[in-house]
Amino acid sequence: MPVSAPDFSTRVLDWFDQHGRKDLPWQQDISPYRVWVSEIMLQQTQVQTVIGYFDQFMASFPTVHALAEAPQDEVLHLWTGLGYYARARNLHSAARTVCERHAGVFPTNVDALMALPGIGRSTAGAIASIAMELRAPILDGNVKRVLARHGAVKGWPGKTAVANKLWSAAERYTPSTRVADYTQAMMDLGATLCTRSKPGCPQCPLARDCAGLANGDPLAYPGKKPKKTTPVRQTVFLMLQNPAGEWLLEQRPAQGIWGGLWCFPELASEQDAELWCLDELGVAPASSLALPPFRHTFSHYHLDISPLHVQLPALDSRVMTSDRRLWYNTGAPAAVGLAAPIKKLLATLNNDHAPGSLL
DNA sequence: AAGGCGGGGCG
DNA sequence: CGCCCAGCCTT
Repeated sequence: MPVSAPDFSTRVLDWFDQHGRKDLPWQQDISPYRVWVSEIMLQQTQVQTVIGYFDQFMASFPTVHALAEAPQDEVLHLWTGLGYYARARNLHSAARTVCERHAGVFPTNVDALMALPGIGRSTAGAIASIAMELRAPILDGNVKRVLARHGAVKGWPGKTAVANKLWSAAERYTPSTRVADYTQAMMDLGATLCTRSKPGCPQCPLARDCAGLANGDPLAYPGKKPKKTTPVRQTVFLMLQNPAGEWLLEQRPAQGIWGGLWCFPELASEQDAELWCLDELGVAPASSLALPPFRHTFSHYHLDISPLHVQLPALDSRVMTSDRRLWYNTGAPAAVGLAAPIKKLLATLNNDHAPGSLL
């Protein structure tokens, strides 16, 4: 039984009027800039976590101009802990493009929005619909789930054929009036009712014609990603501390993991530590202590990290002339981005700072 | 410990 | 196009 598009969106909008969220920070003073920043953050993080980051980000960079003019380190600093740091770099780069090529005004069509780095079809649709009331569909993870269940669309949405079906459903049901509310409603529906594990089908405005529910197993949609085994890699974090108690950090290359973030120097094995110090700093370690290894997991591999805490003697100041190195003082931290395990290690060692004991 | 997430980049 | 990459949080 096909569903008429107006009926679908009417039910969704009625549900939104009664149960949708309307008090989120990015739903106030709506602008393309604010919607854009929130959408990029929400791509990877749940609403509750994003709220704090969003408020801080907006306080630091209230306008796209402020963001465009900020140093990249400051942007990454405010992104620390959110992950997917390429998005922060893309955000920064897109802000500069908007200011330099569009006079600080966001383009008002999906294709031009998609030309900005970090904005794909779904994010472009969200900005266009929520901030500009343009009839543009979105297909984020929440909406995918709602539409896959409602239409009983089989298969993993990572497959082009499956994604195409979902996009065409998204396109079909998107109304031409109240499109901002509709977009927000679909995301809310997926986030609060049509959830991954315990959907509230009895309360759902779409239950009456939900094919996935009718099939008896709404949890079967959307199809799961085929999984593969994740490899394990090893690394040594060289935690070098000078007599003042500061830590030596190096900025990582722009590409690859933790791009642009600041990290402890890495070694292939603990044996190389003394050699590294001699080669790179021209001094021998005063003392060194291996800390308990721990595992950091990425989407596609595990990284087993062995921290090696090394006390250094006083150093020649010429050692720190590189602008990709700094002494990090946990008491007065520099405004730079830190990868999560680095932040965790520094916090741990700071807490266990009882003199004489390191663990 | 495993699964989910939106977009970029490469072959 | 199909595949891989990235980092954190929830389950």
